[in-house]
Amino acid sequence: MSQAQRGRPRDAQIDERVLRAAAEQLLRRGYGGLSVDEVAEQAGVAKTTLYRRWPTKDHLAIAVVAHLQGEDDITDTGDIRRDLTDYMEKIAAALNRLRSAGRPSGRDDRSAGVVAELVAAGARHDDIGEMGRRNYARRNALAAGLIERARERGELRADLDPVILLDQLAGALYYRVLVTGAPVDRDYAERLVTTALGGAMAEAFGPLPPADRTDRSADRSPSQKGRS
Amino acid sequence: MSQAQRGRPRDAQIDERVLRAAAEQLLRRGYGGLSVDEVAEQAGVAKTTLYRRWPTKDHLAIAVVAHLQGEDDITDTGDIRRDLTDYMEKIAAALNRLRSAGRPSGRDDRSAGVVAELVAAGARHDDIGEMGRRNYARRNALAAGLIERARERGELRADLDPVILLDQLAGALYYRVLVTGAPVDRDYAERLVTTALGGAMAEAFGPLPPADRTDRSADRSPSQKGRS
Amino acid sequence: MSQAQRGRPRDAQIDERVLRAAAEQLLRRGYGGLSVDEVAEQAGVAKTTLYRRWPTKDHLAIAVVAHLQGEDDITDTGDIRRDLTDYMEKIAAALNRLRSAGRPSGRDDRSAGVVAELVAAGARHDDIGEMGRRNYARRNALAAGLIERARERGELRADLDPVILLDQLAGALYYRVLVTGAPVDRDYAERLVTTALGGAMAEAFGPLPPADRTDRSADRSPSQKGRS
Amino acid sequence: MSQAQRGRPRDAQIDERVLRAAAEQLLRRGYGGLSVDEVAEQAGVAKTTLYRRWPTKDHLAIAVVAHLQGEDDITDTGDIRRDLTDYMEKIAAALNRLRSAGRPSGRDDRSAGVVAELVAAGARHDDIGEMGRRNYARRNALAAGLIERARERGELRADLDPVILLDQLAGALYYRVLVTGAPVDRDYAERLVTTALGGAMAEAFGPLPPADRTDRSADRSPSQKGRS
DNA sequence: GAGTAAGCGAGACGGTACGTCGCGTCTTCGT
DNA sequence: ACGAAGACGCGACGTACCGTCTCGCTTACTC
Repeated sequence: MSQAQRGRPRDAQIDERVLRAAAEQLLRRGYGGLSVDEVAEQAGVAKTTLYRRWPTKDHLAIAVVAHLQGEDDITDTGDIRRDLTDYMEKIAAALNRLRSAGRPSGRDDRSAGVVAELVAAGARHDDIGEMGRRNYARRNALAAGLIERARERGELRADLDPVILLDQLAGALYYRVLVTGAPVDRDYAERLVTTALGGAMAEAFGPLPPADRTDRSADRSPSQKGRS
Repeated sequence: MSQAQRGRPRDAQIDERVLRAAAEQLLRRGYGGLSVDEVAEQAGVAKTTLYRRWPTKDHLAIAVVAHLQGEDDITDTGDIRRDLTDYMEKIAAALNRLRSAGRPSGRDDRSAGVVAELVAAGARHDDIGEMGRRNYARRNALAAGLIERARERGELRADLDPVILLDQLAGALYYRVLVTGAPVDRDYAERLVTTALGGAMAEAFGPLPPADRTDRSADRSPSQKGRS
Repeated sequence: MSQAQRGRPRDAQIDERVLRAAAEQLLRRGYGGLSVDEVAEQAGVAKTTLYRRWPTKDHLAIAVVAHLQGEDDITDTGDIRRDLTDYMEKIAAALNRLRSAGRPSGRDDRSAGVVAELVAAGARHDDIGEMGRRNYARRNALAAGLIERARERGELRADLDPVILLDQLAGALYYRVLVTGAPVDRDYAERLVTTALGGAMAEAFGPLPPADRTDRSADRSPSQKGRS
Repeated sequence: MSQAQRGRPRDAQIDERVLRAAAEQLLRRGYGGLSVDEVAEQAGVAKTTLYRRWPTKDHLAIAVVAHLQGEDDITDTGDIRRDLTDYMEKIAAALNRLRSAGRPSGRDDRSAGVVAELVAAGARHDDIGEMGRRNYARRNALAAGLIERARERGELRADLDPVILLDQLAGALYYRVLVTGAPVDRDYAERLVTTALGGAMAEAFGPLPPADRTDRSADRSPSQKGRS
């Protein structure tokens, strides 16, 4: 059936050890502080072994993050607003985790941190880029299914393009993290989904509630309690 | 008033020569192919001189791009949809210019290219990041003014948050370029604005036209003529 | 008596295949171009197998050369000058074969080539060195016998030390190949023996004949002012 | 006159520090124990700086030895036998110094040690080889002058080829060190010169004196039957 | 017009990390 | 045991590029 075993098999523990060591360095010291040499040493692994599995520091970093984030699946509760908000929040949480890596906690830096470097890694190596795009395609296809079903239920307008909607939602999060430095949190995710669905909800749902717009100027105040 | 002139003044031509040389390398060979040593040599300038003006390769790269892109101001024609679409298209054009740098022209690569590296540069150096954020804040403030005025004219719903709207619009573009690799073009800009304004238009405008949705699957076909 | 056969016997063809592959690489690309991994692959043999027979790349190289050169025995015709010249020429031929390995033919390079690396191999590993020394001791003992017999016949002076004579003869060849880069050929071998035997011949032979020195041009010593 | 000073001049102390550190490692641990990384560290110099001056470990090693040996000039006392013997002894001394490098002092190893590696270095890099050959050409030209003058004085036979004579003399030393592993010392140098000059001395000088052969025990040649 | 403060060209230097190379060992399965 | 296959450990090598420093020279402004 499967290919017969040829040669010495890869030591499964090595992945574990290396990724653990790399994760620690990446989170503690940021992307620039991640050194292949040190990772190898700390993991008790020869550099060549490491390079046999991850041909580049960038590949290693990507693997670390993929390993850290694990699987975040999308749930379908039947309430499209809630599901999308959850999805956005998951993305936001992941971004925030990476954003603050390598910086003294508390330090509310607006820098994109590791997130930007990972994106750049995708730009530097075609294979990483391709993998990332496949990954996003997969997740967005799931989310698109969500939207599709909601539309079929009549919750959303018939002419809605799920791809664009998702671009707008996820895009806003990435834009804030990578470009404007604005915070992304639960509250923002809610407002985002609300706004985006504003014109997408089927007419039956009528105009949106007026949404309390106090203190919108800074858009960073931590006390945005949100509204009904 | 200003500090009296001490010592030899800086040679004004140098900026020009260096930026030209750097731009060529950046566009021809991408970010990784941009080397300070080579730029200095090609520009006929000492590295010292170069570093006196741009303290870092990242700073130089940012300056190059800023110099290349020039000023793209936002116009207010009174037609909010058109103005926003124009704005988005300008952003898209700038992104596309950078995206393809360093790659064989025909090669329709989906990589984020230099864009990602610039974002990463902002993440590596706080001053670059801060400058970028200020820049975006300024431009978005202008765009927000556009939206505000449209709202006051009654074109848009009263409860619309301009910041979120802009996040969704610009965010979608960046998301596509940096994350999903999807193309951003005039057609996409139009559909994007249309979708985003869908629920934001005041009721008076009525439901959106059904919008021809043929061939939405690939979402990359170049011949998407769009509709009114 | 001898140990009973345990397990699978060694495949006799393997030596042949490996040595052939190694010889090709060694001759074509020189010592640095000889790689154990590649030899194994080209010979269709596992590295393990290879290392079971030759514990080191150096050992392999030595084996290759020994295999290439084969046996060069010393003949005793009764004419000491001729016999010694033949011996020297055999050595010279072997040196020349190795000297040019790894270099474009025709290219009259003066480098010592593989010869130097073999000598170094002997310096790196005591067993190789020991083997080489034993080998030379054996051959030189044969040659010393030649000299001894010639002396007993009265052809050579009674107080001649055969060891020193051989040092001078063979040494000159090695010196030229390894140190000065000068060529060693038939002509040189003749002149060498003639010169060395000059003072060693028994008086009865009288002064040496002027020795036809035509075509000494190949010898590149710049200060050859010629002699009477 | 000389080229105007361009750029920062090389720090002269660096050569000193590096060569000292390298010499220590080379002598203490042999050629294999010489590591560029460690030399750089021990000398307190960046590896790049080191590579800027010596492009290869081999080049560094050669420089170390050249620096260690210093200038050994050839003296002309008018007594050709003595002068040649002195020259040979100087060569022998230099060889012996290198031969024992990296080995416990008492250990009378017969290995060629560092000498072989230096010769190999010359074979690996054409520029090193060329330099070595030039160096030997220069020294041998001086020695050839010695011989020439002796011949003109009538001390040596008119038809003697100085190049061959020197090949035989120096060659014997190198041959012993690199090939047979026999020792080279003052005594051997004397016997060597005596033998070589045996037939080269002008007839007027008559047969050679029997040459005191005390303490030949160090010479390990197995077939030393002695002579009349 | 001498002094001086800076700019500039050239290139050495320090530093860090990277990725590579090749060797020789070890582990697995199959013969 | 041998053999094929290939992972692993190890050590060093040479490189790339960055950003700093040290020269000598030049250009202005200042006194």
